[in-house]
Amino acid sequence: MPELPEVETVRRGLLPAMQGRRLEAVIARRPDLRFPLPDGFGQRLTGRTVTGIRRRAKFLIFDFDGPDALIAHLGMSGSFRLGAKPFPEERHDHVIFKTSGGGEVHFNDPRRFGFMDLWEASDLVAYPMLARLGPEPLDDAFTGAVLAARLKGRRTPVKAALLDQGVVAGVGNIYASEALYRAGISPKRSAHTVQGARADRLAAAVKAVLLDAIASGGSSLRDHIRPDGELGYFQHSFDVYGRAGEPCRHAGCGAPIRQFPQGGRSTFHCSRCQR
DNA sequence: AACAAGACCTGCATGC
DNA sequence: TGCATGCAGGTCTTGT
Repeated sequence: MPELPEVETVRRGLLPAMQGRRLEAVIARRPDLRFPLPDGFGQRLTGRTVTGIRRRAKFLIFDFDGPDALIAHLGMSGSFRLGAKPFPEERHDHVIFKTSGGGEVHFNDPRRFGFMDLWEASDLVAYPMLARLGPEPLDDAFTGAVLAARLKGRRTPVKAALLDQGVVAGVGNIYASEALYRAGISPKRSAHTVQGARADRLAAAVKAVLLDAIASGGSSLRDHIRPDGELGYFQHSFDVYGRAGEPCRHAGCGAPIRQFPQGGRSTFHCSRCQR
């Protein structure tokens, strides 16, 4: 899926099309995504005006002039597309939002690992999937010391720990590999050994790679497209992800990037530059 | 509590 | 051409 930078890109793309607009209709074309949609999903949103769209980790939170917030997750293959009526429905367009002013927003998700839910806006901290999340990596409060404390006592490889949303929220499979490369840390290193200066480097690398990716509109591999239909282009800036066999970009290295499975996911790294 | 593996889905590239 | 296999930006549940 979209990781944090892609979700942030989606948020920014949706904002101008939805904020301040009234939802004239919300149509669920099937009763479930990953989970069943909540009872009265369409009715509870219809007639509400979107007051804002927030992001927490990889979750989007839509606020309205009413008690419910809409929590949305893109899973692996979810995307939003904007259009003006008539806006043809495509295969896997599961939820359609019709907004005041004649616009439409379609949520498309072939694999249906994404979901939408409604929750009392004033009590979002109690929403289970949000309650479990660790620190937001782009917050100033996310420092090397905070990361080190969260990795303490963990015997799992640091790559796996970065994917744990309770350690740091929003990093996924691509940016975990990219951040470890930038920090010069082996993905195989036991998480609890990432302390002190190493943790400082990793926290800084996580922030930097996420910010660089956001600045590029995220990465478009298979499924991520921005709401306006444009593609992100950070995939052209990957140092390791998807570059198995290609040379390490570090001046004077040039060793082939290696790929190997970790916890069922592909990890990419330079075994010479990352220790 | 931490960790590994399995589960949920569809689409696409690959190889026979 | 058809079919089987493996893989894909995620996260929950289960079992050790």
